[in-house]
Amino acid sequence: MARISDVIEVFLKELISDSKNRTIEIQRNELAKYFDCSPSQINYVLTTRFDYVHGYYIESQRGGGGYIKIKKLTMDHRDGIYAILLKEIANGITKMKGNKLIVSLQERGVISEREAKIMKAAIDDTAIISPLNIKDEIRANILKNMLAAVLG
Amino acid sequence: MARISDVIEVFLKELISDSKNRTIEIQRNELAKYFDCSPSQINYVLTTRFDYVHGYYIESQRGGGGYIKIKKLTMDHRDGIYAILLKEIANGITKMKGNKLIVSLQERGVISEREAKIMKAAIDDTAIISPLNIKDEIRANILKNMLAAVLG
DNA sequence: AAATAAAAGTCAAAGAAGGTCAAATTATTT
DNA sequence: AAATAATTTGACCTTCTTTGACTTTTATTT
Repeated sequence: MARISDVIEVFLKELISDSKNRTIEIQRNELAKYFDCSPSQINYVLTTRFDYVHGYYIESQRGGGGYIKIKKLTMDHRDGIYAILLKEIANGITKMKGNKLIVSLQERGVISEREAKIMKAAIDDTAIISPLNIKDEIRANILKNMLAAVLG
Repeated sequence: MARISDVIEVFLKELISDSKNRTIEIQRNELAKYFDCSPSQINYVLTTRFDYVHGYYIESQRGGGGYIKIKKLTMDHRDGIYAILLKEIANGITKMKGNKLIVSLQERGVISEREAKIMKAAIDDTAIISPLNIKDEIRANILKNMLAAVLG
């Protein structure tokens, strides 16, 4: 049941939304002790849920008095995201990657939940019946077209 | 002799009708163990009886703490539209017809302007690179998938 | 300045799910 | 009875999470 990673994710997001400046500072080992998990688990959560694509920025310092600072990017940090996404999609993208990308846009509030649903449905494997080798290419085209419709 | 697939189908449908939100979350291996069948049997039941044509929507997650979520689509007042769409789109639809359909849905207030834009972008010819003869079929699939996502 | 302590980072292996596909079997139609 | 369709099974695949040993960086003591 409930993955510890998800619990930590929710915890951090709550901290952030309660904070001034959408920025928090944590200590990795403290947090790990609090959730009774290994310290590297914290890194796992950060890299899978708080990276740039998800709309967060991270800064850290080692050594005594070290910390990890997590900052939630706002919309004005968003310009450029479109170009980055296009590059990421390039000439082909798997369904998994595409889905993650869509979720990250939703999390940033760029698209609504319904819009995310529509996009996911559009790039689903069941829809794109074609030889495997060009499936990802078609998916990439569809995704790029949809993004252009909303962001472009 | 009751087919195990039918038994599982009934079981799941009961769970759903007992649930809040017409949504349930199961674990594939648990369920398979419970019915003493192979895990892939569960997938078989899902793909043959719980796809969007049957009015269901499925979401899943692998890895530790993984699950399968089954949601029954609500078709309330849009019920008629849903049926018409399935029949009208059927196994193939041209870009022209698809666009008209989308516009009419927008006019009826079933989807927003942005959603219409996204959908049109998804079924555009520039996205679907494939032999002409199956182009309309792929387009139909994409469109059906998207509509099912919205009606859910 | 060197040694020590106190952080955080990395990476790979193990574990925990769910997914796919095709062969074998069983039911249903013709 | 033969042909076709639906179901069952199992071997193998992919994704995601957890854990832990080892590394690197920085601050504090000696």
